[in-house]
Amino acid sequence: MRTHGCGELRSEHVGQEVSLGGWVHRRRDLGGLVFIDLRDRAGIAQVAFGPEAPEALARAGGLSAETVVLVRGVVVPRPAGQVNREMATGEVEVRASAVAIVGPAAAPAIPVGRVRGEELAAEELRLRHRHLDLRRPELLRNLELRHRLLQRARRELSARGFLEIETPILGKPTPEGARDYLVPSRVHPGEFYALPQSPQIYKQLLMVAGFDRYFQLARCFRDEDPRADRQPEFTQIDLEASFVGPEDIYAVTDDLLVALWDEAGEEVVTPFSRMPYREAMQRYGSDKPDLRFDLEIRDGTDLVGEGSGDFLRASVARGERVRLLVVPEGATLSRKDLDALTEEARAMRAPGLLWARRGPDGASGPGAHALGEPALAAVALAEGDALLGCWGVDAVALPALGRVRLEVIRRLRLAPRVRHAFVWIEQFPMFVRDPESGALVPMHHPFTAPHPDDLALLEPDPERVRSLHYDPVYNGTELGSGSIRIVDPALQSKIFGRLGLTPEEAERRFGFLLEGLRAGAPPHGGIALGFDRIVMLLAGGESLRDVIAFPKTTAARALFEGAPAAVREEDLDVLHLRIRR
RNA sequence: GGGGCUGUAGCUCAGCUGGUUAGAGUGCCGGUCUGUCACACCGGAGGUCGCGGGUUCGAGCCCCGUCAGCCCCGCCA
Repeated sequence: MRTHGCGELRSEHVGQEVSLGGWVHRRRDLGGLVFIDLRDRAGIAQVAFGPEAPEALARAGGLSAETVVLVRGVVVPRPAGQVNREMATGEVEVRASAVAIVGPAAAPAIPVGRVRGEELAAEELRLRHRHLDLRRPELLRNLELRHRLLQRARRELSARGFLEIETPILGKPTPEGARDYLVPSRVHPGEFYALPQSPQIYKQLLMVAGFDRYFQLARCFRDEDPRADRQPEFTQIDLEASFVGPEDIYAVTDDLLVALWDEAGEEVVTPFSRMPYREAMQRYGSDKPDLRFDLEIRDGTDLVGEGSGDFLRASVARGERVRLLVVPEGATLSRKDLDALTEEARAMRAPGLLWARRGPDGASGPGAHALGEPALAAVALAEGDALLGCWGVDAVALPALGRVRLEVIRRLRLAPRVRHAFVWIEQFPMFVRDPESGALVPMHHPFTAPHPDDLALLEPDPERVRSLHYDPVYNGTELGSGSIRIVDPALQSKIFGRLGLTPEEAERRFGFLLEGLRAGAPPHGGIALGFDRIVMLLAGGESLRDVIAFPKTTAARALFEGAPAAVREEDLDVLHLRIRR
């Protein structure tokens, strides 16, 4: 039906008879002359209807937006002075001889062919009318990029000997970790499958089986509240390899990320830098520090003294710490800015934010009084600078100040030091203590190998044990997470014990993994990269919803189809389910 | 589970201190128009002010509740 894509037409096509198919993007009707911007996946071309084809002209005059038409005509150069430099096809137009309406369209509920400066419709409406929103060239480009990145990841990993292997979507529920999406079994009353949160155990079993190198573009499901950067269903580039240590995984991941960035036209240098978790927390208040900016947190605990405020001295006396952020040129932060920064700190459960500004007449602000002049001098607070600080236990003060740091960077529009700041965060703690129950929980997952240097600490001081868990971080975004796994079944059982699982529970929940380990397991490890997030970063998007064809809302609904939805009583009966009200 | 922001015409928004008949741009419908590209010009239709309740002589505006979308905290092994 078509000879060309609309967006392909150039001067070289002048004189050719072409057939185009596409959507009416906009129409300009001058009476005896009608112009149509015709849009397809390739782009937009202008079609001109004149008196030499009266039937086509008449039909063109009645075309409404988003109607699908087939057009036949000749490519001609635009008259002198009529070239549109803003269009890729702007040097030519198609002089139509015939037009056929093949897909009449109702007036679109949300605008597709927007005029310059026209706002997007509300996201709720764009999600409800997703088929229309997807017609926008921006979303088309995002999904094209997504496609290219998927293909590139496959090619790169395949070329390195990784085998793409699919693992089950219907698996076994796991009570720990994220909430599972459950699927009731019709055949087995009262029993359920779970959608995979990740293919973790399957890929370890593949290593046990000797597959050596595995990867998968894996769909994963977690029944937790979504965020701008989190969807209930998402895609991971999941990989695992045998006879490897962390360095091997870093190397293949570095290569893969460089390739993906290259696919998006970005040049990146390797190897990526490394930073221990502890250092990242102390210097940047985050386990995913944005290293494009220098601004660093420092320890101000020792600066609290005689002249400091009572609440600070009391905090330090309790063994807590004071963390400070000196912001060069930060005195331009307005009172409104500082109030907003205080809110950021409070949102992270900090009791408040210390702040001080040094002007020509000296330092002012509540933080100046609370800390005292000697402390300000000790951090070399210069005229024009600001000082921000949080006090309390590090587990609260550091993340709070880390978030304040990012907000300061945003508000002051600080210039990044580099365009791409990749870093591997490593030496994560093996366990963290659940503040509510007091129980030890794995920081990553229970199959993560402890750091060999810390094995002796497992019994006496588990919270000090580091693990072979590593996260690649890019410009303040966690790209993924991985680890070297436990292969010694005895050690794995011991870890389960440390996590409070009885041997019977461990066997019941993870028996198939333990059995695998007992069957002869090679040392292995791997990583899972958040593919949607990578696409979002490379597409320059603000939200995952801009790089997923059919995303869910923050309430995990699919507005276009209306999922989730109630089902009929008889469908529940088949599944042996009853709704409790 | 908690906090914040938003909800007015198909779409994007304005709507003063609570006051008569809720406006604009765009889209839509009708008309004029042979070089437009945000076409221009003339005319017209179009409203459950998210929903429910309350206060008031009177509510788009105030109060309570609720729903939806978005952002954040918790949560995300």
